[in-house]
Amino acid sequence: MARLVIISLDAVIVAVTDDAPRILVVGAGDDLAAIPSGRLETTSDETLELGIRRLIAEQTGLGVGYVEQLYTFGDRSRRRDDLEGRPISVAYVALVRETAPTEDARWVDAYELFPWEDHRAGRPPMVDEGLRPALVAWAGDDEGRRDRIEIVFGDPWDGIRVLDRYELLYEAGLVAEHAIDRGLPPIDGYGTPLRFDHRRIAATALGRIRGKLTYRPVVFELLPERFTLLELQRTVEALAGVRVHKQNFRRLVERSGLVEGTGDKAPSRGGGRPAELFRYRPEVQLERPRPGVGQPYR
Amino acid sequence: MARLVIISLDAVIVAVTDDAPRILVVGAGDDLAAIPSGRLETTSDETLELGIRRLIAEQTGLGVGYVEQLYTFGDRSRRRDDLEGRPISVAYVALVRETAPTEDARWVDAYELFPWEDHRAGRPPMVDEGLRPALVAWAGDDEGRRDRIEIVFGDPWDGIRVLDRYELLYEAGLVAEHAIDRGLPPIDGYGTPLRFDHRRIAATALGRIRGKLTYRPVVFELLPERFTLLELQRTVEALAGVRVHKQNFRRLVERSGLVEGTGDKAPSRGGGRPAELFRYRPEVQLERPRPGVGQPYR
DNA sequence: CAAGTAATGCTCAGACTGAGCATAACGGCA
DNA sequence: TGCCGTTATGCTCAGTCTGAGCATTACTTG
Repeated sequence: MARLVIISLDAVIVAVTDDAPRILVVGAGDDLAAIPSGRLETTSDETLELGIRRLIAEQTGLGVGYVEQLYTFGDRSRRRDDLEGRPISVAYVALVRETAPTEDARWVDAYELFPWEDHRAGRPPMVDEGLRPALVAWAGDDEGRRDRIEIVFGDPWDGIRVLDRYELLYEAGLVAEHAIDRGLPPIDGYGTPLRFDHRRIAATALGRIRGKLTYRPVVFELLPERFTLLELQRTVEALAGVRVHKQNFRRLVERSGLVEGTGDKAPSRGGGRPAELFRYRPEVQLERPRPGVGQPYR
Repeated sequence: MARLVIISLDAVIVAVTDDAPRILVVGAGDDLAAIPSGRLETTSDETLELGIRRLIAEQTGLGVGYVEQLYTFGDRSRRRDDLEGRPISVAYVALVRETAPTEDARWVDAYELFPWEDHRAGRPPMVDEGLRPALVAWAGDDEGRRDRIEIVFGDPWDGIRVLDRYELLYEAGLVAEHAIDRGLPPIDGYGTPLRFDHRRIAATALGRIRGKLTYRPVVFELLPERFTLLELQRTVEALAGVRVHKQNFRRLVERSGLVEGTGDKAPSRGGGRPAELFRYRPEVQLERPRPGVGQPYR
């Protein structure tokens, strides 16, 4: 007697537009928004990746290029009333150049979900004024908790630890999902909640992308064929959540061989010297071991 | 009518002994060895991680500390005759200090599985004398294939790309599993094969560990409480598959705050000045963003 | 044409890296 | 005991990389 298992596929679809990292969500109405997801067609989806591509196409009308498996979520506590059996979700991230999705889907700024993650204008005041104190109160005398708070929200801020931070907030009951999952009266937690554990999945995705940025040329999946160095910089900054030093960023990127100038200029927007248009140089992968956009901080 | 899905959990259990990275395998007899794996108990395994821990304990008698989810494999082609339904495997890596496992399990050197990955004595001759030529012959005029070969086996060797290399060899039919999976007469491919797609899973694990080495203090999971800097170095080298410059490695590790001296000396083995014993300093996580053992190459 | 705004160039000091040379501390042995 | 082989540790040095700024160039706008 086979116990019932349901495999669902979840997609965190990411784009960067207007210097903001955006995540595609569907549905809503009165309910919370959710990321595109659906069941694996065990007989027709040849691979999990093909399954997620089918699903994305069906639900959003988008054709995505880069797709990467993220994580598999399978806690028993994830059981949902609308589904029988134990839900196992295999989550993926997809990177796209932003385009209009079909009616039901829409883009939301990732920093609406994770306002504490955007350090482009410096460490957000909410971290030290809201989050930290609330977390510390929750930690009480627990050394382990205090250390975790210090590690993930403390001073040398590690952009990559998006998931750790979300999970800490969840445990501490500071995000709406905590109460929702327990059937408690809704609280007004930090950031915009998503349905089920979708915000946790999105956090995993953002962390993954931030990490990969530095050693794989993933940004270019989000940029048009030709772009200026400032556009590249803004895209990196949007994802990394930190500002970088312009001249140094340029130096790094140019020297790394990641891009090459096209000789053409972009029309200057609102005055200023027009910038040269660059394009990604895939050959860089043959030349250097881990080509990525390093981050000259500050 | 729910389509049948079977969730299995696979564990790549890694230890380093005698300067060799080892992976635990079970079973065998006439058959190929396999890594520990079994079914998720959908009703009693509260989380996937608890499931894998139960399984490891059952099959190997080992209690593991560090466990991390690796990847989920779900190609339809993985269907096996002994199981009905579509097999989905969630694979994990576990790091342990080597100890004797129960009867049925035994340790194998990871570089028996991936002989081309051990560059501690320089690039193995087999790469340029055996693998490259065979791959190039397979690639023929295909530009894409030639580029992939160049990227993963070419000169700036990227230790992290273990999986890419294995997959390329698989596609090219240079590992035994390729023929086995197709029911063809067995060939004598490179490295020791494992059952099913377990060698692919092991490759994923080795790549993951290599990557993590540099930004998370994972090596210490494999070392005893107190160790000399040379032991630490050898362990890192065993996993990374490259040698590092001794004095520089020491400088890096000491300055990073990852370890602290205990004041005690290890008994000198076979003459030579006795080395000081060090211990891991967990506080480093509070001080620096990505504490790991960088790799001062060569 | 002057002012304002970006894009690009260039410099400089300090930190980090890759390589080696030099010295210290043991065990074994003549 | 004193020399030798062996490994641990210290230290130096040049070359490179990074973080910060200052300076110049090329457009748009009023």
